[in-house]
Amino acid sequence: MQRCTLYENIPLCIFAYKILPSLCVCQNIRKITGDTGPRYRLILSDGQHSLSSFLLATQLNHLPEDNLLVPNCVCKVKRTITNSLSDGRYHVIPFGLIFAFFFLYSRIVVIVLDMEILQSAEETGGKIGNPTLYTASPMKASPMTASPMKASPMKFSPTKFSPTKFSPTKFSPTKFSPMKGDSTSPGSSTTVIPIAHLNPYQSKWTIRARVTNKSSIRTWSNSKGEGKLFSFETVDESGEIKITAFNKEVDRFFSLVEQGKVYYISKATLKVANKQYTTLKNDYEMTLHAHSSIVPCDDSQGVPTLHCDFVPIAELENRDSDTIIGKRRYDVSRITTKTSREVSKRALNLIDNSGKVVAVTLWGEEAEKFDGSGQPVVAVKGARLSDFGGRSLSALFSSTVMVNPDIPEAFRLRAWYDREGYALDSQSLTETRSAGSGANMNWKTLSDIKSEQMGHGEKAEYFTCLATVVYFRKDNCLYQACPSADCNKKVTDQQNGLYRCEKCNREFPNFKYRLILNANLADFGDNQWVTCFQETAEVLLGHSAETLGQLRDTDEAAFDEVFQKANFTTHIFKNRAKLETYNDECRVKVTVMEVQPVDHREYSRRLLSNIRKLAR
DNA sequence: CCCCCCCC
Repeated sequence: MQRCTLYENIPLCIFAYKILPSLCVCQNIRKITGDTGPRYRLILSDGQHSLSSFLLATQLNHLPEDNLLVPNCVCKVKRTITNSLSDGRYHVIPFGLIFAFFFLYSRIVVIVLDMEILQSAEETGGKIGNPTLYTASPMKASPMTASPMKASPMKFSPTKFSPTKFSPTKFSPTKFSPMKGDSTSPGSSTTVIPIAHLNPYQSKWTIRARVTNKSSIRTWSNSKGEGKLFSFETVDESGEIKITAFNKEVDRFFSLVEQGKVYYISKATLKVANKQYTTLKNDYEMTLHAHSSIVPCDDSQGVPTLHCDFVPIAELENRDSDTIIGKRRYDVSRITTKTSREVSKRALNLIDNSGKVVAVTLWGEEAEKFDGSGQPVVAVKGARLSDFGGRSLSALFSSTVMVNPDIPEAFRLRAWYDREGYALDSQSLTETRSAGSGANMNWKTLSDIKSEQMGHGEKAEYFTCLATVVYFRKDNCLYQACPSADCNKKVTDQQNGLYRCEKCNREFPNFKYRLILNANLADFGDNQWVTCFQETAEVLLGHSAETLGQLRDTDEAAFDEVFQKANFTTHIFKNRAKLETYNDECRVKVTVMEVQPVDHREYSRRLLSNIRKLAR
């Protein structure tokens, strides 16, 4: 039986076609007067080709009517539905494959259900490129088109396609949640006094303060004994103070005390703060004891959220290092964990409207919990400025990292970033070895590989690209490898329950599965075969080699499903190109070194830059 | 009464 799935078919017929970026230039727009009111027909282009099959969904009519969607603006198409006039059915197909779909059916209408205008016509400064109308014929000659691939009766099953991967930014909730529904009553009848007035010589007091930084529970054990503690920092309009709870007080107060909330606090011991360990501006600190009281306060009126003295990133260059500063910014993240001491760390690259980028490192639990999705605005208070790698910041235990804080500065920064900051080729104060979005990325489009003869030199050439997987060669992607730790050599099945490794010159009762996966990547201009070894293949497929091996042996349908799910996913690929000789023939071999997720903003930014490049 | 703030 010849089983032919959609995913096996499609890639073959689109090899010669390009992926349409969801970021497009609106080349033209025309009003159509219909029975049911006006409709707008669009011609969208990628800078090189254009297609006129787009119809704006009526709920988006305000875009042209408000002169937002106009010729030469750059827009991001977020959701579409495609109707091939031949069968009259609607299909949710990946937007990128519309060229291929167009080729198959030649008469299609793509209804744009959701789109966003990223740059106005004024900002783009007129026409981008010299796009020609895309016709339903192969874009360029390619060995693949020679294969007798008929695009005929393909059964498109709409459900198999997932809608666009690039959903709008989801903001993670702010660390400071609004204070609602708390019971309120000052614990004692003593007067509320400002934190700045606290001293060890006065015991009848209550403060009303907001928790700005709460630690986790820590244990200690030393010559003086052992125990557990947690501490938190509080602020009111007069100042700030650190409060520590030990042992029994940990049990009483740990869950009550929440970051960002306001409490009445009374009857605690004041002692002189050791300045060596704190960055707070207070000569004293507080220790809770058996009679201490902490009562939630509903009315946070007048209690500041946090004293922030924002410094532009660009100014960090001129500050003394090893100082602890208050700072704000913004940005992207990538996790890099585990050192010799098994500490999690995460480096964030922050950018602000000074146009400069700086790296800040988060540690431990904070590094693990941080959610950088949607490129949130981040405010960092009290990070240490160090000279590492030029200039960088390190978050201390006493630092506060706020995600999307509810403050005007954050809104301004958000607006700035979404409008223009994202596209900035910003300079980092921190030398980035494997930067997320900066230097050393050597961004290329797939067509650059050929046109620049990449990898033809003596040395291997490294580059990064944004591409969509359009085909996996899943046959022979798994092999049985030598089970010894550092040997990945293929073993021979002796058919007697033993597997022989020639390299180790030994027979083993078992083997491990390893992956060598060939994939065809596409961007809007070209295709490229690449090889993914173990780790990168596991990332692309979302499963370990071991799991895949088991699946292939036990549940072939599930095994296929893994590939179908991974197909048409878009990633940032960091690659190595090197000329290799195979059967007396020289060709460039591209090996994927790293696969990274692509954030929709990064995606837009790359595509905008690619469109401009194409148009040149 | 803790007090660790690391790494490339």
